[in-house]
Amino acid sequence: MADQTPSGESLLFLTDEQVRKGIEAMFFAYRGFTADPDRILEGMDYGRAHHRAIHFIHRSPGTTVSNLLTILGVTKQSLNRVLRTLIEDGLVEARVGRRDKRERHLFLTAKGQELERELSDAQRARMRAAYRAAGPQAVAGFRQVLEAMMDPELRRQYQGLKESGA
Amino acid sequence: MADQTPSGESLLFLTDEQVRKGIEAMFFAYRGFTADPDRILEGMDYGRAHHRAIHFIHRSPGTTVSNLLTILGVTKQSLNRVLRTLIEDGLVEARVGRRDKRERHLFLTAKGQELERELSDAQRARMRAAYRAAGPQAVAGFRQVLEAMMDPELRRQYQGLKESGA
DNA sequence: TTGGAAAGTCAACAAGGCTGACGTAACTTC
DNA sequence: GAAGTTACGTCAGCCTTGTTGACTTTCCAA
Repeated sequence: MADQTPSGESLLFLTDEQVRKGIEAMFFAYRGFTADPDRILEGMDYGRAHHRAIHFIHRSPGTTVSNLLTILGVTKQSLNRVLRTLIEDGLVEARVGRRDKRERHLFLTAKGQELERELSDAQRARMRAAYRAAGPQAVAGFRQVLEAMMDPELRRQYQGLKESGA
Repeated sequence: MADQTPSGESLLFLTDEQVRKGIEAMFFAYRGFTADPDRILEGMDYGRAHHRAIHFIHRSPGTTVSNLLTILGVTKQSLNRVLRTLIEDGLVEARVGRRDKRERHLFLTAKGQELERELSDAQRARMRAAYRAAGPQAVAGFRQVLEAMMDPELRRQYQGLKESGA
């Protein structure tokens, strides 16, 4: 007996096999997604964690350490290790807060912006190529599914970034 | 002066901001993607690496160690550490090859299939919810963009899995 | 003035990557 | 049949990036 649903074959995309393929697509695509920055960073003393910090400081200049902590979802000890090397190496500047002097506001230096450029140029080139290959409709769908996959709190943070960025 | 391209606003999805948002969407979505299995595995002595091995052994039963090595993109030392514990704990069985006795063919035991179920049920539930929320067209676009993001060799491997799975 | 939040630091540890070197069994080739 | 290659396993050591716990300093606010 075929499983006849009201909406017919429009639910075929929900079969276990289809969903499994989606899972595998995420796995392989994420490897590609990180490959270019990883290549650039290897050899430098930096890794993916440094890239993430640089990305979000670039995205929200003046953000505080605890903001960054929330966005990245790591412990402050872990972030601090990364941040310390970036500050020592002169890629990031931490300015003491004017209103609340406990806070450190983070900015990329010229040198930091240079590395950010290099990293995001590589990553954007790949994304851009994928977008171009797939077309606008596919891109809209891509974003919709990704948003739906996020945890609610992360989605809120993501959308917060969207607003400030638009 | 507005940048007027022949195809007009259909290229808006290629702006730097749009591409950056896609990058951030990948970052946050991947966190959600791995969150459920991670939660299940914490406490057990296993991690994400074990999950990946289990997934692909389930997907291609009888696969060899070197096949798995290629798919996962790690060193044999790294994979071996994971595989050893899975075999010791009776989740995976390694059968000596019949034609080539140097090869080990990997299978999930009943116990291994049980854990695979548990892990993939959780992950599939999230994917399924995301798919349902976004709709069939969005899912098609999602898959198209992800495929386009992969490295060519990885895309070939992914598509190989697709065929054997369909 | 006292409590608590924000930030930083030290120490110890674990997962999971990596390289290099070596061993063994089995297959392949000369 | 000897020599070389392949598949796999393993030992040892290293790195990055995450974790917890304990503690200090600084500062705001009740």
